[in-house]
Amino acid sequence: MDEEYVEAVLSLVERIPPGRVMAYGTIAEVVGSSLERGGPRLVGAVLSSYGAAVPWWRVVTASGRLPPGSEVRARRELAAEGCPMSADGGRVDVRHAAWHPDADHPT
DNA sequence: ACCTTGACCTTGG
DNA sequence: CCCAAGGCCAAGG
Repeated sequence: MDEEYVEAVLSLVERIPPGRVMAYGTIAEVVGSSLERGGPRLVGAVLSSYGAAVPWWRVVTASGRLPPGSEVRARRELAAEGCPMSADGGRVDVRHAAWHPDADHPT
C-alpha cells in the first residue's frame, strides 16, 4: 500500500466538515485525479486499515449506507453531528449531506 | 503467476 | 425498496 496514497486519502477525509459525508467513490475520484490510481475499493481498504485516526464515519457508500461492521458507531457519531439521516437512522441522506472539496471553494 | 477477497459502484429483476 | 450479477483495482495467499 503506497504511503503517498494513504496520506492523500486520510488528509482528504480529515477535511470533511462535521455533519457532511463523502462517498468512497467520490474520494477515489478526487484522489485518483491527482495520483492517477486507486478506486472505491482501495479507499475502503485504506480506511479499514489506517483510518482509525480520522473521522471515517463521514465516509459512506454512494447510496448512503454506513460502513459494514461499524454501523452502530458511525450512526451515533453522525447523529451527534446533526447529519441528515433517513427516518430509521440506518442511512445517510446523501442528497443533502454530500460534500465535495471543490464546492467548498475558498474566496 | 493464478486465484480469492474486499469499509465499492451501477444496472437490471 | 431489496437482491443478484458484472465490472472495478489492488492486496494477500
